Amino acid sequence: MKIADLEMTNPKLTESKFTHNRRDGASSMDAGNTMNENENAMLESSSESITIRAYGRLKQDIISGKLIPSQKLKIENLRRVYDAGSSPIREALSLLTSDHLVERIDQRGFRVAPVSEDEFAELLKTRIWLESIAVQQSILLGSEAWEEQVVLANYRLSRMPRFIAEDNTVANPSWETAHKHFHMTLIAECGSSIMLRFCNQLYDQNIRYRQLSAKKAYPERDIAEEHNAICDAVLARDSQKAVDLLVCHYQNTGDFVLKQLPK
Amino acid sequence: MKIADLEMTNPKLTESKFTHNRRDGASSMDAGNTMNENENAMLESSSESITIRAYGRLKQDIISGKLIPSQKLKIENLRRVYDAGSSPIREALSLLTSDHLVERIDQRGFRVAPVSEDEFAELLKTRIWLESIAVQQSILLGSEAWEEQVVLANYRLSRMPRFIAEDNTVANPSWETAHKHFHMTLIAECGSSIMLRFCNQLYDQNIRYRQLSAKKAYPERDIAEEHNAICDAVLARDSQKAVDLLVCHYQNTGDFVLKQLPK
DNA sequence: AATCAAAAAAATATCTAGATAATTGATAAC
DNA sequence: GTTATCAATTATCTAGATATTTTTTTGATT
Repeated sequence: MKIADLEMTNPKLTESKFTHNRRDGASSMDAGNTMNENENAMLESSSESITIRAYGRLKQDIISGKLIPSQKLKIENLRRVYDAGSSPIREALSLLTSDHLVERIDQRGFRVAPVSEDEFAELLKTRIWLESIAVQQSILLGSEAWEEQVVLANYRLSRMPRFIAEDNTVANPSWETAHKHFHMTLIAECGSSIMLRFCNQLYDQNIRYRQLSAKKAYPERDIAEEHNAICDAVLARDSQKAVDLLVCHYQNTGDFVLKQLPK
Repeated sequence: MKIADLEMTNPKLTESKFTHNRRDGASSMDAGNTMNENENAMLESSSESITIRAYGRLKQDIISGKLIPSQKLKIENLRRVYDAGSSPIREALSLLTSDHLVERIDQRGFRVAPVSEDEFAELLKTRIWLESIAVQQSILLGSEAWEEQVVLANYRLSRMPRFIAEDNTVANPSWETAHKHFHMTLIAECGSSIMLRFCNQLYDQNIRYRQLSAKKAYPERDIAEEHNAICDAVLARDSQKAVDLLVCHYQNTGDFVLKQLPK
């Protein structure tokens, strides 16, 4: 058979039906989502494949730290836990490989991506490089509608309690979602969806580190105030200031996480 | 079963046995490789899984343009062409998703990632952003050994004929490999393997566009001279000049490819 | 006849269960 | 100790079953 014969029907696909790497109907901002199975089922009924269901659950469990870094992911066990056959499980793990949350070693299976201080340092550094460019570009190119989205994202974040428990030990998942949304909005109009993909991926990897670092004793910094300052600089289209504040924001959080990281 | 039970043996994995997302024993610089099955078999014997074999071949066929952008990839046909069952094929396609060479739509299968002028423009822009930072960092941090690697990579590239045929119509695959190696070496010591991963991915995506653009009428520019100039600036640790030359190099090639892209 | 919607049929993607192959760990021989 | 061999575990693969999407057919309506 010739390669040209691979596609024997439908030589033209309607462009509107496809977008890049959709894994399900949801947006890529789903990492911090709080929907449980039932809510999901109500929204999507049975339309989601087992692979995607497993993908979503595994991703959550890795980011949240339920699955320990470097832990071997044995297909047989995953099958039982996530209630699926081995093909969907393998496929879900293969997809998670793109997010660098799972590592695949040929003939030797999968494991949760390991963590290290070095990698965290790289992560932080790289995020700062990329988001600095992206926020500068957004400030340069962003529309008025974008400005409004920034304001809105910041407002919604500010109304969200950071913790659920009184003693600041249990993070609020909705805050996580809103926080990610705020930061992604800041760079949303940088003009490169590729860049946004990278930043999104780095953000998720970063959350995992945050979750892994001590669950207690969160920083005393007034994070809401930092967000307000960034927001103001962005709205004033003060590129330099925005970058400085953003870098500082990330550096502070990063230093804190690094200190708390189980050695 | 509890999640903690997932890993019941091997609580500690020897770190040396794992590195991030290895898909096979080869380096990630394999995109332009010219090894055929037999050569590969000689090097690796039968140790490569069917999945990885299919992954490598599919990747080559997509980058080289044999598989047309937006083409639907039907499992049944791929099974016949690449001589494998559906599970390995699906897994290979899922892995290719990370490289953004294949697109997955839940319940609707896979297709070759589409191309567009817009995406190419984004690709070029993003590469320039990322590689500019990376080369600056390399110049800042690079060791003497790195300088030597740059010299060597440039030398090897310079000795390589760009085309196989006399009429400049057939690109030399070894040149492609050496070219990629040169550009990756320039940024190799930027201090972030994450950044290198991104650049590597963008480079591969970019090659595909180059392959897709008209096979004939390659630019008249003296590309070897451009490489020499970049090399010199890097060795002189002249960050600004190196970036300028690199950006110019990419921009020129990009403009050419864009013009040739089948509309 | 042309248009549309519903239903049926075909094609295709996805999944399961069990077979095969590779790796790992234990044991034995040196 | 070190290497070779065997057993157990686990990853990978195949073949066919099931579910979903896509295409075709049918039939009613204008």
